[in-house]
Amino acid sequence: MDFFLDVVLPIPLERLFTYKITPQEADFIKKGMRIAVPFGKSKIYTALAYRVHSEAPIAYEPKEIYQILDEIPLVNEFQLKHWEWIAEYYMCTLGEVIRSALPSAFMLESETLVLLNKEVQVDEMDLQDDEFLVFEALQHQSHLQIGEISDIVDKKNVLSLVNRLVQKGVVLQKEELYEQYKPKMVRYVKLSDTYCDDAKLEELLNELSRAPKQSQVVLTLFQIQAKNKKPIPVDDLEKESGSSKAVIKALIDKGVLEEYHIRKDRVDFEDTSEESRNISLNEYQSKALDAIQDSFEDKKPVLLHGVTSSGKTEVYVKLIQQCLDRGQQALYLLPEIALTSQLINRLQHYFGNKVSVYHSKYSIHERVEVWNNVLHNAEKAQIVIGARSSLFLPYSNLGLVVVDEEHESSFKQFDPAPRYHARDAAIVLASLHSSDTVLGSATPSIESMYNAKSGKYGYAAIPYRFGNVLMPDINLVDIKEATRKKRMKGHFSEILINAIAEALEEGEQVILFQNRRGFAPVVECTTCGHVAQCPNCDVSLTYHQHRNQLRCHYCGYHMALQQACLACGNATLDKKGFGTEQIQEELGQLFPKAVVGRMDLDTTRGKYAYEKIISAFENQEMDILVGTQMVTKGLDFRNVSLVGIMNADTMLNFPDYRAHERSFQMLTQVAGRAGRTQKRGKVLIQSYNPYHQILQQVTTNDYEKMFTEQLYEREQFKYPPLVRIIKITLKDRDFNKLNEASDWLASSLRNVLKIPVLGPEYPPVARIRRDYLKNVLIKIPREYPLAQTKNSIKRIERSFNAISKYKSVRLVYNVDHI
DNA sequence: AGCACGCCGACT
DNA sequence: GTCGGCGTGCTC
Repeated sequence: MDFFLDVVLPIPLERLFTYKITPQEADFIKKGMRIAVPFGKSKIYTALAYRVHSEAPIAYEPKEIYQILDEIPLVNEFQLKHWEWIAEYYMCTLGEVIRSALPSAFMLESETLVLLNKEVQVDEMDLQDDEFLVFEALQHQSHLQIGEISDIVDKKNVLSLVNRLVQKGVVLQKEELYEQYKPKMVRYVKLSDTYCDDAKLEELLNELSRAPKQSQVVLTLFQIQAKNKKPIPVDDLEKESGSSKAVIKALIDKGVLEEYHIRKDRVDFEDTSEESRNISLNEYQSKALDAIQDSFEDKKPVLLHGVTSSGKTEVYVKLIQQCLDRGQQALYLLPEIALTSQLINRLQHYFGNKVSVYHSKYSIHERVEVWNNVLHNAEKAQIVIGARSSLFLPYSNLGLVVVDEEHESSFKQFDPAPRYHARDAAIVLASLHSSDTVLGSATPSIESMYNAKSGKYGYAAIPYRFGNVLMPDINLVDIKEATRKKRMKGHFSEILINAIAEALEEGEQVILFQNRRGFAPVVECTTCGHVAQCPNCDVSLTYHQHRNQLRCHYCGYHMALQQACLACGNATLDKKGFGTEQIQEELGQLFPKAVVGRMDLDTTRGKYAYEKIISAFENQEMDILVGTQMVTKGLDFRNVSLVGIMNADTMLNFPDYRAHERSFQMLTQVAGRAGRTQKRGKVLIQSYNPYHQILQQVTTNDYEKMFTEQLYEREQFKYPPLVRIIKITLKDRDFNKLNEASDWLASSLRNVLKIPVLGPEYPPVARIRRDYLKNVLIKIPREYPLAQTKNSIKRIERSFNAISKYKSVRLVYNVDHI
C-alpha cells in the first residue's frame, strides 16, 4: 500500500499539500512534527505534518518528502485546534497562523548555494564581466550564497546571471538546509582523574614549580572546588586565577586539566525561596479572590476590575500558586509595553525559576528554549509570562490564563495575519484546556464590561488602592483660557509650571505625558506652506531632531532635513506641532537644574534601553520623565507625586469610535502613576476643552458613567460590542482599478448579506508603500450567524478573484477590527 | 508568500 | 537588437 502525507505549509494558501512517504515514514510521522519538503521549483520548506493516509491524489504525481525534522511532535493537538480556530475566526489560513506561532528558528528554509563545477575547464574569454566576477570569487571561496553574489556584482536580481553560469557549466547549485538553533554550550574544566590522589597531586605541583602561572591556576581550581562542588566554567577559572586562556590551554594540552561542555539554557534565573504562600491579601483583595473562585466554579472567565495600584498582582499570584499546586501550567499575558522587568522580578521573587518569559525582545534562540521547556512541561516553564505570542506555546496542561491590562488595544495584532485579539484567543485557548481565565484591568474595555454585565463573564472588583493610599487628586487646566491671557510658557501653563517647581523642591519626581512622538510632527515652509510628503505613502514626513531627519512612520522612508524649502527654495522652514523631544527641551529652559529623561519609541530601541530608563528614574537619577504611552504601563514609582498631561485633546479628537473610551483609559492609567505611597498624588490635565465629558469622568474616576454613556453611543451608532465588525482593506497600485474593484466588492456584499456594509472609504492614510487603500466595513449584528456570514464573504471573494482585471487587488480581512 | 514564465521600454 | 522591468499563474 502507498502512503501519503498531508502537510500545512507556512504560506497564505488554504489547502493542504500531499506528499508521498514510505511505509516506515508513515509509521513514524505524527501530526505536529516538522517535515522538510520540496516546494515549487527548487526550494525546501518546513511544513507541519497534518495527516497520514493512503488516498492517492488523482490529478498530480506527489513529490516525496525531503526529511523528517522531529522525533516527537513539536506542536500538540491543543495548539492545532486553537490555531484552526484562529484561522477560521480571523479569516486567514492555518499556514499564516503557523508562521507567526512557531519561532522562526524552527522554520528552516533552504538556502541556494552556488559552487564551482570542477569537472569543466572554463574558458575565461567566454564569460561576461559579471560572470567573471562570480567565477573569480569562487576561486577563493568554496561556495557563495545568492545574497553574496548580489553584493559582488552589485545587482538586485542575479537569478538570470546564475542561470547563465549553470548553463555554461561553470557552476553547480546546491540547496542547503540550515538548522538555526544551536544550544549554548559552556566550557567547564576539572582536574584530570590521573591527579585525584594526594601523592600524584604533590608530584604535579612540584612539576609545575617552574611554571608559576600554571600552578596558580591549579591552586585556584582547588580553592573554588573547596568552596562549592559545582562544575567550574573556564571563564570563571580564568578570572579567579588572574590568568589567561593560553595558560589554561597549556594545562589542558598537558592533560592536567580536562575540559568538557554542558548545554546551558540562555533563559535561567536564580532560584529564590517561595514566598507566594505567605502573601497576605487585604480585605478587598480577599473578597475579589473569593468572587473569582466562585466564577471559576461556573466555568466562566472573570473580569477583575481593580483601580490603579489596588494590588491585582497579589491576587494573580495567589491564583497562580493554586494552579501550580494542582500541578498545572499558568500563563500570564501582558501587552508588550507592560512587560517590564519590574513585574518579571516580582513574579520571580515569588515563584523563582518556575517563571519563563516570552516576548518579541527575546532572541530566536531564547524563544526556542522556552518553547522546548513548555513542550516538555519542564519545571522552569510552569509559569509563562509573555506578550500575545506566548498564546502559541505548546501547553499540555494549562490551568490558568491571566490577561492583565485586558483593555489594551495592542493585544490585537494588526499587521501580518493572523490579525487576532490575544484576549479573545486566550479565552478560547483556556476553554480548550478547560482552564480558568482572569481578565484584569483598572479600566476594563467596554466589551469586557458588557460581557460581565450580561453574565457571560464573572465579575470581581477591588475598589480601593492597596494600603489605603488615596486616589490621586485630578485637576483640569484650561489652556485655551491660559493662552488667551498669555499665561503659557511654550506648552506649559503657569499652574503646571508651579506644580512641577513645588514637586522638585520637595525632592519628588514628576511624570509628563505627551501622546505623540518626534520633535515636531511636520516641517512647514512659512512662505509657500509646503510640507514634505513621503513619496510612498499619503502622509507628511515627521521631523526627528536626534538624527536631524524627516521620517515616514508607515514605510520607514527617511531623508535629511533640507535647509531650504523643496518647493519654493526659501529658507523659511518652521517646525510645527510638538512631541516629547520638544517638551524635554522646553523643560531644560524652564528648570535648568532638573534632570529630564525621555521615554518614547526612539529612546527605547534595543533590548535593555527601556529597563535602563526605568531604573534610572526609579533610582531617582532623574527628576522629570517625559514620555508617551509607555509611561502609563505597569510601572510602579514610589516617589512620583505629580503627573502632568500636556494635551488631552489630541486623544479625544481622534476620529474613531473608541477615542473616548481610550482617552479615559489612558488618562486614568497615567494618573494612576501618581502618589503610590501615603502622600496623595496630584494630576494636572491640560486641555483646550476641559468641559469635555470624558475629562470630567476621569477627574471623578467615574468608570460607570463612562461605560453607560459609551454603551449608549455604541447602541445608537451600531458599534461593538453590539455588532461585530469585519474590516476589509483593498490594496492596489492602480488608483482607478482600486476604486472600481472596491465599489464592486461593496455592492456585492450589500446585495448578498443584507446587513450594514459601509464604504468603500479611503482610510485617513490613503496610500502606504505605494499602494492605494480603501476600506469596506461590515457590521454583523450580535445575534447573526457569524460562521455563515464569513462563508458568504469568502464566496464573494472567490467571485471577485474570478474577475481578471481585479486579480492584482489584494484583500485584507480584519475581524473585530479595533 | 515566493518564484518562474512571459511580454514591453532604456540601454549596449 | 538585448537586458530587465513587473504582471500572471502555480506550488503537492
